[in-house]
Amino acid sequence: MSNFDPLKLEHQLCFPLYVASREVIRLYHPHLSALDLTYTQYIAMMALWEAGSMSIKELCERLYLDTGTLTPLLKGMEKKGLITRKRSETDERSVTVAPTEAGLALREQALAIPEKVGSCLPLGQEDTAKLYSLLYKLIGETA
Amino acid sequence: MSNFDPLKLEHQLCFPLYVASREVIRLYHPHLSALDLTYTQYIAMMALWEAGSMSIKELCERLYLDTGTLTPLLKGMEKKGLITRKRSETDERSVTVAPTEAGLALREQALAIPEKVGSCLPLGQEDTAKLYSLLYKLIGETA
DNA sequence: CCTATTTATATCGTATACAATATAATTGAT
DNA sequence: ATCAATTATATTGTATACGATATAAATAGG
Repeated sequence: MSNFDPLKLEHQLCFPLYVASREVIRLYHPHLSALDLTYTQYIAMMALWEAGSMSIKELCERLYLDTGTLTPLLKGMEKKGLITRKRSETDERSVTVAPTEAGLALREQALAIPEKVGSCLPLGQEDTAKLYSLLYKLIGETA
Repeated sequence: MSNFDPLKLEHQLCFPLYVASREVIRLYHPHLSALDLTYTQYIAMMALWEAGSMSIKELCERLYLDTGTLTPLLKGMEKKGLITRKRSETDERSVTVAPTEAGLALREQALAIPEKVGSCLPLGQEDTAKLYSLLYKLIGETA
């Protein structure tokens, strides 16, 4: 292995991870733009559809994003009528976000997306399960 | 499975892929900022260290990025003295980029990075190999 | 030879990411 | 109770991503 090159792109996990992430997200774009959603708005809505409502801090933790990303994103989503933002009455520092009726209605149309995208992926059930497992192992320890 | 929720974040591969990608890249930041490199500059340098020189088009293909991303990045790297940009003499449309002496010298310092980052990852050799394999399977078919 | 098409970059507009800093509200220790 | 730390958001500045469009050079037909 005297000529092994540690700096080859293929020898660092970051590179295929980064590429795969962007390529898979790209598969969502046509379906999401049909709903006038960006990818980040989509994952924010997924978190809110599931939880009903949560503070911005909780949403940051759920999505592994920070307020510098989420604050403007959520303001835009409020302007589009997808969510409401409300200062907590018990703690004025905290802002609670929740889907509006329109935001909830959008879920029905989004329901078909995972299946459509999933069928484009070249991984079988076993590979997919293994990939999830490895990714969560990675996330769990580095986050 | 009547209450299986396809819109749960954990049920779509895009989400852990996206998070893992950002988390792993984040591990590089302290090492890269010590070399005054951003992550994207780093992978561009890796491609150039390996190939010596290539056209912007080839670099786009190698990194899975487009000219909207690379053109300004490469101009910045030229300004920092890491690379040269030169119009091809045989085809005036094409621009060839190549590391400068300083860019080549930086490789020596970068050599230690993969090992430093790799040792922070919670995956053993077998898991890592499996993850590479799955990611390239994904990239190969969707790209 | 000349023009329609293709190709390689460049530019523009929009949307993230995220570190660093600012600010206002809350908590904690004395 | 009071002021210093802590906490939850917001803001600012820098750096990508990438679709869409623009532009100049090269190529393909006729």
